[in-house]
Amino acid sequence: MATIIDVAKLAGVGIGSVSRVINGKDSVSDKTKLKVNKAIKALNYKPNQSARSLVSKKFNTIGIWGTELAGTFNSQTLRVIDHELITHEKHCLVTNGDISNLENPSVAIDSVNDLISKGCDGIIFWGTDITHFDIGFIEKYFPNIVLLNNRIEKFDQKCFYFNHYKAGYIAGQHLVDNGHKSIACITGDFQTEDGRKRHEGFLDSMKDNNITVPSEFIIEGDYSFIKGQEGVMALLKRNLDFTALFCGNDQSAMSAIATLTSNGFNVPDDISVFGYDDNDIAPFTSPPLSTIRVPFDDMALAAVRYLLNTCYDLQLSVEHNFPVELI
Amino acid sequence: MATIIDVAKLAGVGIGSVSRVINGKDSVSDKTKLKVNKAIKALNYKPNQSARSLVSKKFNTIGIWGTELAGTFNSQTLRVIDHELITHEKHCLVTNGDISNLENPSVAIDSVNDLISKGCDGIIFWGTDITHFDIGFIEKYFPNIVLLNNRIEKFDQKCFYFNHYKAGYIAGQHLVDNGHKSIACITGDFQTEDGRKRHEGFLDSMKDNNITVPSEFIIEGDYSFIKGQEGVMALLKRNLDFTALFCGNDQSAMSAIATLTSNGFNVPDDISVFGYDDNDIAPFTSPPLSTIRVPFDDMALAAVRYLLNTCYDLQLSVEHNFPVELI
DNA sequence: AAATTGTTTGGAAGCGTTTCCAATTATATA
DNA sequence: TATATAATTGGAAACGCTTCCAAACAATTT
Repeated sequence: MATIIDVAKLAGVGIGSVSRVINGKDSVSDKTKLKVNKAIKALNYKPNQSARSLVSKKFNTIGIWGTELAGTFNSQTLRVIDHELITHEKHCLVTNGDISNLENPSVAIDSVNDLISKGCDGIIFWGTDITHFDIGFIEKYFPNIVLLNNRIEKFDQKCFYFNHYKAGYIAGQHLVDNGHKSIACITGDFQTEDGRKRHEGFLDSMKDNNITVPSEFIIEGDYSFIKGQEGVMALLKRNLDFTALFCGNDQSAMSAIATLTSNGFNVPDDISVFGYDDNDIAPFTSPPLSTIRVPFDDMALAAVRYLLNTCYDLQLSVEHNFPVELI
Repeated sequence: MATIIDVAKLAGVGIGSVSRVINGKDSVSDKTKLKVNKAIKALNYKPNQSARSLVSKKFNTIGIWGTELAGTFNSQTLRVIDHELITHEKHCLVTNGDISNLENPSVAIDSVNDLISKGCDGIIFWGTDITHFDIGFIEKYFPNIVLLNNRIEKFDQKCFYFNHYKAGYIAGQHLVDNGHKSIACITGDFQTEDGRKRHEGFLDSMKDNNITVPSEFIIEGDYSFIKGQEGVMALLKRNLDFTALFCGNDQSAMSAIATLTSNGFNVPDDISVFGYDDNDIAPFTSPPLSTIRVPFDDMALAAVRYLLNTCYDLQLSVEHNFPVELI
């Protein structure tokens, strides 16, 4: 591999000039610029990133920490992030932050430290699996962070989240507006904040419409296909009368529809099913799913741009408001 | 940030000893080992990876290049890869290899070079979007590569692929065994090799059973939800008589089922639908989808292990055979 | 006790950059 | 033309590590 010295020699200039040409800052005469670029081409020279990082303390890399990487739609979001990074000639270091052994509280911090020491200029924390305490701890010595689909009041500027409470409320209101009075739920995962929030919003919309939702109408879910199926089976077993089913996400909604259909119900004539997320599955269930669009991609884009701005002194426009939309 | 010099000073030893303790090779007396570890803890010392890489020319990072990152199940596979890397204290650098402007053939190579110069010890090429020519070119100066779900005879050892031909054949045979004589197709993407292969296998199974599949029974698909829908609409419009539908993947199968149902057909009584991939959706369509299990996770694990072995002199066991299985 | 062998140690050199400063060259002004 | 100012340049120093080598020390043999 050719080094900067080889380039300097071939071009007949000093290494400083080569460096200046590569980095495009400080003034260089057109003549040297030409000579250097020619030499770079001739030697197929690529700057050694380790050496660069060692002295500049910049890595041109953004880390993504998350336990939600595996999911139906998250890979699309990852793609959005990566694409934006590539646009600005940055890279994307991913780690799943596998916190399977939660009894050991330092595991999350350890994996983040790993990410940092490997060389990130900033980190996107994706999802709510990291504790507020850990975030607070990390932010102290590594402030270039951003939270995606998570909110911590203290770091509001660094958070890119969706108003799940409002969305849940709107979904409930929509069902009521369509004449439903008896509504069952297969909720999101109450372990996650957004799962709790959307359910809260939904319940409040019911309350405001003077509709009570008995607890046996509510099945706590976990966003999985299987829970949609199990949830419906449980509801049917209880022999309840409901005309609508509000699901915590589109995946459970999809399998709920399938299970209802298999059991002789007509969706939506007998029972309406309402989803959440606006997955790419949503338009292709039968019937097409009514759902709440959660603009994950927009949120991710804003988050990564915010981070690019803070890490590399850019001035990209950053959206902080993500409206609720019914599909 | 504390450096190795700080640690050496605090421990009262030379920097060489600290380095030896950190890397666990060469002999160090227990006494110094103890002193050094104590100092490391006290200073919360983390070795600077850039400096390490600069001298050792190892990055402890594996790059993943692919255009298939966005997909329903690929994120799960990514998780598998990342998990294996973490187990061996390696990292995972991802790039989407966006080859949107294919008219410029160097784009793929450019993005790979980017990945290399950023610092990878090896690269996983995911999918068939990279040309054989490009792979050949890259392999010459960067031999630590592995191909996932792709096959190039020349590099057979480095390829981790599935026998899509055989799988297509088995799927066809299965349908015939179940009494189907008139079978329609919404194929996979013929742009991709595996899409072509599985269709080939399917057609050959038909031929061996003396069944002809007229061309109007075949719709070229692209793995998308929307194509499943459009494909079914097209088939219905043609007013064909078929009792089974073989789809190029589970996503198009799913939306095909939904579209058939919406149009008054009973699946599977009127028409059987057969998928491909064994997505996590598959068990939750109505009825549960018959499909071919493609062991992406196993393949990915084998691929990453092979790469770990070659990059870091490990001896992990590596599977090269991935059987076809009907679900 | 001396000589031999083996183990452990400290620290200089070098990895390939960027940054800084002093030196040189070019340009503008008097 | 001489002088002041600005633009450009080369290369030493530094970044934090690993590796190597010679030196120091320990254990064993004679």
